Amino acid sequence: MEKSKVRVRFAPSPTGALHIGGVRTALYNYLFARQHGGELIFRIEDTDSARFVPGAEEYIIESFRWLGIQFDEGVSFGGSHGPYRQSERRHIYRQYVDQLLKEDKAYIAFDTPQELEAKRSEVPNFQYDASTRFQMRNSLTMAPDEVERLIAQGEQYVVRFKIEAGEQVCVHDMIRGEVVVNTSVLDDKVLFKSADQLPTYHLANIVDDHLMEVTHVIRGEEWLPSAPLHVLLYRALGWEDTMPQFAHLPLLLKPDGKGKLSKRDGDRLGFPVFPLEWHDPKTGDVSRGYREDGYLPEAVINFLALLGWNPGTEQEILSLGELVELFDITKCSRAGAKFDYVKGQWFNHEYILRKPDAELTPAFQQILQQNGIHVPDERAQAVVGMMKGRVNFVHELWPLCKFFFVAPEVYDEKTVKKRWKEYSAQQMAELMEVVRTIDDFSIESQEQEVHRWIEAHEYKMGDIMNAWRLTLVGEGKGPGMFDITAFLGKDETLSRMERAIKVLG
RNA sequence: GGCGCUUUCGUCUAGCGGCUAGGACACAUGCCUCUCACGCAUGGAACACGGGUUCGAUUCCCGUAGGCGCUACCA
Repeated sequence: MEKSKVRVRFAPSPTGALHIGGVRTALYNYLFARQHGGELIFRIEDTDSARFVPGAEEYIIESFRWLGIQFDEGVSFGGSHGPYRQSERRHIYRQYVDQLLKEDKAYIAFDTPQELEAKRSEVPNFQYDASTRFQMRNSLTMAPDEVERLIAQGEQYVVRFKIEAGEQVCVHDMIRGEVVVNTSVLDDKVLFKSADQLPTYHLANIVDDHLMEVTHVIRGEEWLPSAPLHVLLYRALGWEDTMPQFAHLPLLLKPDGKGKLSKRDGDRLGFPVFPLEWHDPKTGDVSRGYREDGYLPEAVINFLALLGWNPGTEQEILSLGELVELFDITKCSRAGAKFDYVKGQWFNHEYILRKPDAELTPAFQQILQQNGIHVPDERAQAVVGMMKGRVNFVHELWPLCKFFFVAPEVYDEKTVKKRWKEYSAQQMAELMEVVRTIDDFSIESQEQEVHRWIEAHEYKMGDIMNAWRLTLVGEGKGPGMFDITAFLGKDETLSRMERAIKVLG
């Protein structure tokens, strides 16, 4: 049997920023497409004109650009199956709506939202389905000429999918196996609204996936309950033989408490839920983004990939290329995963460790400049090299590294108490003389000279080093002493020591 | 309420009938050391419960309970 080329799609609604769960769905689609030599489509599902948010589409595209997830066709990427924006495909959907109507697989309903709401409040668990549709105002209960008259009058209507009761529908899911649902629990879903002349998600989705020759639908678990409906639609349209395979991914849950991950959780717990910073045009709210928070895109990808899937080995640091090779959609977890953002921070730490210092330097330079520090790249890079191992984010370097660029003004009280002995001033004064005589100010040479002096006077290494550190840093932290002095240079070292002796006595 | 999905350390997970139930994050301790980190080592920590099937169940089946989702003229 000839296998058709794998084609998958990521199809968000432009209703706001891209949620991190959506990013993971897109990532899994990307991995699946790449490992099968297939194609990834970017489609915009904007069939709900009321919820459209300007800028959302651009935001989503920019997010994937930053993350390094590349699409092969779709909105802004071109391709031969366009247009890729559903609002531009009205004319296409209309013909399939008419086809279903003509074949008696769908019907026209005039019930207003108010009427439906009234019905729902008066009848408990009301459902518009095979058992109730004959009590409603639709083309099944009204005379054909009456229907035509109402339409001609401009009465608003919807087209509903006619689902007959009592049939078992089987959905094969690549992750969950067979899922069987009885059509009796399904309602006659609205497929099309006359008000905006647009289909609803369900119809648009099936028509587009068919026309765009999508072979695998990989989406969030929230779609699982409507998957049987989708199967029925493929059948009704006569496309069952080319129906795509389904895979429903587990959801991302709140790190604490209950329910699915929301934007509020990020605000509350202090982590981003959006890839990029998002400025809501309606509320004016600004939400933080992974990019702006200092995450490396590779770290975000790696973290997300392992939330719901793993290679079955003990390797956790995986490049995009390795993920493409190892990913297996059938090995995804089935239960929702609490969003462990602390582990996300650890991934960033690991990627900072592995990243060449030179590539981290621009970000650090930016932080330095925000703090009024202007130094050549070599200086900034030297500090990055010394200190990057101790942070999760580049911006965390500043408080740890400030002393490299700004002499301490105050000396940490606790450290002074512990490290500045009554004889420290005297020793530091002597050390200044030693430092003055060192011509080669390299780490090795200084170390040699200072150690020789310490040994000659039988001083305690700890006494000297800790007091010295206090004079240069202002507290008892930081990298090796000679790394610090070599960076500061002889003049700055001496001047800091002199001031400390004066202040601390 | 109805329907569906789901259930291994605090968290993410490995396991696909017989294991001292493995790894990672987080936490604790120790080592390293001129300090603080990093790093390294060690430790505590889990099969939701009840029935079956089987010589044997974390693993297969059925219940129960918990969790999650859907239940719109939203996606």
